Amino acid sequence: MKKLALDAADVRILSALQQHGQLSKAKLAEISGLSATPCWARLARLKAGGYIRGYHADIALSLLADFAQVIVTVSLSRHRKADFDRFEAYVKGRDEIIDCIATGGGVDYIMKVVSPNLTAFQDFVEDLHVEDLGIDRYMTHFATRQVKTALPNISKLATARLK
Amino acid sequence: MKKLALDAADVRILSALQQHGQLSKAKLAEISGLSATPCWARLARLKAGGYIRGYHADIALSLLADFAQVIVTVSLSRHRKADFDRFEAYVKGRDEIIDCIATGGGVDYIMKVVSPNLTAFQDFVEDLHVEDLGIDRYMTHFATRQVKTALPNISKLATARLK
DNA sequence: CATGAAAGATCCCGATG
DNA sequence: CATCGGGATCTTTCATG
Repeated sequence: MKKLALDAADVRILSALQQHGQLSKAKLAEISGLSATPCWARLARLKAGGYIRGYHADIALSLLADFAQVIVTVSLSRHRKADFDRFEAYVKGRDEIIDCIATGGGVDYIMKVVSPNLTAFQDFVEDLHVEDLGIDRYMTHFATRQVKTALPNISKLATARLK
Repeated sequence: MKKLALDAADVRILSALQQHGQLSKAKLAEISGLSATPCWARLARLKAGGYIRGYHADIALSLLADFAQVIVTVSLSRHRKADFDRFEAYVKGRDEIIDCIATGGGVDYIMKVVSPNLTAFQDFVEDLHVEDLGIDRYMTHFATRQVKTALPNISKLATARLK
């Protein structure tokens, strides 16, 4: 996907939708300082350019059910491409894993796992062993409390390159 | 906020909106297996009950700008309530920190930091030192690649308690 | 819960300055 | 870029079974 040239108004549109995904086109236009028609055209362009990956409701999980949130760090015993591919394919297939990054240093992967309860998480870890994923070492860090959740600051990130 | 009694249709509504935050009420009703009117009533109830915290567009950050994503683990040198409060207040005030959990064991906090670039992240770490937050040890893990991002599976989490 | 209906708002897009 | 217009669609609510 080729990157488009974005100006400040485009960034305002994206930022507004990031914070309020159900804004009407009229209010979106107002916030972004444009009138409805050009705002609509920009939005269409941004969507077509892949800048908007989707819209999601933020659901209060804690009201729905108890659950355990765990950060798991993983180091593989070997570092061939096939080892990474096998592990990552497994990660993508488990919906308990809601976030996974690759990293350098002594740790290869850091992921966030959400399970309905502790025994479900233990089953998850058990599966990691059984599946022969080439894991050398792993560490688990149970979340006792969610201190903060926030959205990335789009305007700051998009503006930084101009400095 | 008192928890409501939710049935399977409520969970389907929440799950559908989690995945497609801009669904029209008509399609939402269809997906959740209801007709429009009762679906609308349930949605109003869920919203009033705090089950829907908001709606957000998922923006393709990587198209907007280069940025560095870092997992930072922190241990405080003392563990009085005031020490936790001070650190957490700081965390809440920094918009580079998009996620922070408290955890047990040798690590007190694990957070995800998004900076426009490496030097901005170094400045961030510098601030951590300067601010006298009572940090004993910290470790940084730079993300080299985003392997996976997914939404928590609402229906699985909400159903698990029934088993 | 389902159906049907109706006023009002919104959406999409084209025309024009 | 802004304003205006209008047909299609969606939203919200109410009455009825």
